[in-house]
Amino acid sequence: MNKSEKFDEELRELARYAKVISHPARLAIIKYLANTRTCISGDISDSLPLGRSTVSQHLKELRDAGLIHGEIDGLKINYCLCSGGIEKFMALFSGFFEPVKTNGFDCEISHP
Amino acid sequence: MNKSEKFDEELRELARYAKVISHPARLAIIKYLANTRTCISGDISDSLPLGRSTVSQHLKELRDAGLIHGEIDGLKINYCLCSGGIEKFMALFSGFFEPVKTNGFDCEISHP
DNA sequence: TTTTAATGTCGCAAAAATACGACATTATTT
DNA sequence: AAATAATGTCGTATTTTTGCGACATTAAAA
Repeated sequence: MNKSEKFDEELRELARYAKVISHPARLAIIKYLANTRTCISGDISDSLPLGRSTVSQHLKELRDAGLIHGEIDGLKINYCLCSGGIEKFMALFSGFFEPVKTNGFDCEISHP
Repeated sequence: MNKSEKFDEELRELARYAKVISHPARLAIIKYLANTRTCISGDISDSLPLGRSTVSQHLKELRDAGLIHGEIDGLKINYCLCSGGIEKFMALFSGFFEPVKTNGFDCEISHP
């Protein structure tokens, strides 16, 4: 029932990135890493209202998207943001929306 | 089981916008409207690999997010992009990621 | 006024995402 | 070598998303 293969790769790629940041927990992780520069996984789940294994899964999604990276340090893992992945995402986002923005209209009210 | 109320409103709002654009069909609709400036719902579903009622639901999500607007014109509905909504989203996005970008590291390879 | 046309909405089925406990893995410590 | 500690992974229940056909609504046409 998944018809998303029918769409352009450009759209699918941007949609994939968007999905990654479409959960507040993953945004919170990104924000946390931006503030602490680098940290371990345990630290992160302590600061979130979620269980450790759940946070671990969110970390995996961020990793798979190339937005973060985990460096093994003994028993712990130091996570950090990947500027490359983030810049790619931002470029993709801007590349799509900058042209779009100029074609909008004024329409605050009314929802048919 | 939904714990997303536990997160900051800033994160939840950005996550909501991200979710709206996290499907290629909705991105395709945005792109289509940006190209044609204004058009009717039928035109849109003709150019997508989805049924009409499905497209109608995607349109509703874009409307609810304030990204598009539909003006009733007799039996048809002219859809257009709302620059306001799009700019708000872009501002939110940049406001979150611009600061984040400067705190990233170089990490292309390796996924623990 | 009946018919036709263009959309929206509802209800359901299938799929995907989310959350978490239990277990697996790996590296220190003792 | 055994115990401990930090993390990842699996199984699974719950929720959310997706897609579509059937029906509802509204406006133009005949």
